[in-house]
Amino acid sequence: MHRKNKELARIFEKIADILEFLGDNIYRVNSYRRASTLISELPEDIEELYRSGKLSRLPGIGSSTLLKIEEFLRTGTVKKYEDLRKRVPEDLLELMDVSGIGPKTLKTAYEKLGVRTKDDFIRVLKDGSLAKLPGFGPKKVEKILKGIELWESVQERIPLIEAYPMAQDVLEYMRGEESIREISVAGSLRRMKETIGDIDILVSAERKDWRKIHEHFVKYPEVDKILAKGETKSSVVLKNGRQVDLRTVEPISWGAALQYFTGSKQHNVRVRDIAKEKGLKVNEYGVFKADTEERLGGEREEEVYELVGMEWIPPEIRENWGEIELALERKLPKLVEFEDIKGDFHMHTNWSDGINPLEEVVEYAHKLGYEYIVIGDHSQSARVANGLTPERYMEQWKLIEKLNRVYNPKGLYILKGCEVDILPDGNLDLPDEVLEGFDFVVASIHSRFNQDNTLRILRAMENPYVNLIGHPTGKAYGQREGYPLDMEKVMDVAKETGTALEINTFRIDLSPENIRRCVERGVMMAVVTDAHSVTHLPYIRVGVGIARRGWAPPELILNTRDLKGIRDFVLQKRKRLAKT
DNA sequence: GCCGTTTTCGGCCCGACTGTTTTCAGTCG
Repeated sequence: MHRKNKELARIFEKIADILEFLGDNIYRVNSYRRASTLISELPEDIEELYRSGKLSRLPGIGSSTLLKIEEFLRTGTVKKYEDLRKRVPEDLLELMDVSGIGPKTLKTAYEKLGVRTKDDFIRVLKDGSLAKLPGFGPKKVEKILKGIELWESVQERIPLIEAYPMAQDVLEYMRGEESIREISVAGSLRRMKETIGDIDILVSAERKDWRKIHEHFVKYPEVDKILAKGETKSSVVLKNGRQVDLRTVEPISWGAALQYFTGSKQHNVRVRDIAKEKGLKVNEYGVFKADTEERLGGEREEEVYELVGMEWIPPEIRENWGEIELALERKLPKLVEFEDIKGDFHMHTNWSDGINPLEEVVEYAHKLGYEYIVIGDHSQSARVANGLTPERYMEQWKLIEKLNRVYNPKGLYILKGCEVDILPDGNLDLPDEVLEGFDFVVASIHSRFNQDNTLRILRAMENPYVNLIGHPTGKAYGQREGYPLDMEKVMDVAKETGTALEINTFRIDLSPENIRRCVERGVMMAVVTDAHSVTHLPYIRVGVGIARRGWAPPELILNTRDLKGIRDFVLQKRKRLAKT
């Protein structure tokens, strides 16, 4: 994200927290919060947007917010924020993130007990002085203490790639309970957000079976602590410290509940707003006429959207980023689907730093039903990754040719490929004569992560044999920030040269924001796993989810093409760049 | 603080749960 967007979003979020603490109008608080979310999710640099005058047209940015943005861009801060933060101790603002603690609780502790720091607060919880105040009691205090304990243990959000398999395991376990009619993940996981707070799971069943289902849920072997167990909702913490929530609804409410619990919040607020304009009421139980309460539907999610006059919206784009307007006009673009994917361009074997032999990787890819795969082991300069010399690649080609004789009749084509290093000067780690011998070439940067790498990538893309840039921004989610990069230039040159940019499943690079920019420009991309073990290969579903979050249509995802389409893509670039 | 062809004032999504109460406030999603 652009640095200024991030900073400004944080300032607005803090203003909202402080105003809430001070007991200001909750709708004013919410508008700051809305502005904060909006700015943090903007794909463009806020400064550019401001200069182009487009900023004031965004929903939720009014004259007052605009003035503050202007002030921030001019002076680097917002006076209102600087004034406000003097009025609330820093610690108390932080505590507002704890489940069970809200602004009212903190304000009471602040005014009645003189609480200024986190330690003060824990002390009044433990010595019973908070419990004595009207409106408080021992159970509330107990709950807050539990909340603080959990907050300290689960500070960070879960990366999508970690949350996804965890949720699959829980789903599989829950399917063992026969009374369950339907089951699905909901929340940010269903929306395939890059990081997940809690894992939300939704189940439909007859009301009489609900108790049984929750009993089954809390007995999941990975459960460490049970936070709550009820008829409609249970929460547990797993042994890995992650929280899972389960909710049960009646089958007649399945669609409405799924829509409701998938969010996002901003999306749902807009949907209900539109429902209200049409005299309807949408909640987690169904769609109703506002005046007579007559039930109109809600058993299927499609029904909910149909009744408010929209086409069904894929979960990955439910962020109020313009999808609702398009759904009303029934003009949503078709997004790439897992079923469209015909192969994977980036995977490693134990010839370099993967753990499986080439033969096993090929057999596994065949089982997944792929039409083609590119074996993409590291090149020689990646010494820690056991990179291949030209001689070893040629040895590998012989094995690939042998395997092709077995697998081609079964419908799988193994393409000779590599992940060639882009050297510090932008040259490639293998000479053109060797690169020419590959069917498909991925080029990536693995060194000098602190410098601006725009020129290195541009040079690599100008090579006629490079077809895909691996993890273009150098970001590894939750591990490493990307290197400085002029993304606009990279996208432009990718398009000019006929080079694709990688959507790397494990690193989430490109990000959904960058994917959307590529979509707007018509830049070709590819969803890959960068698998170092065959067990990573099925996670390409997560990569497809990321692509969908970036609104990617199948036409712009290279591996939706068949083998001939891939060969054409490679040939076209070679021809085009050879001439000039 | 934002928004608007029925409004420039008066609304702003709404239901569940919990713990505290005896009809409700605070918090959450």
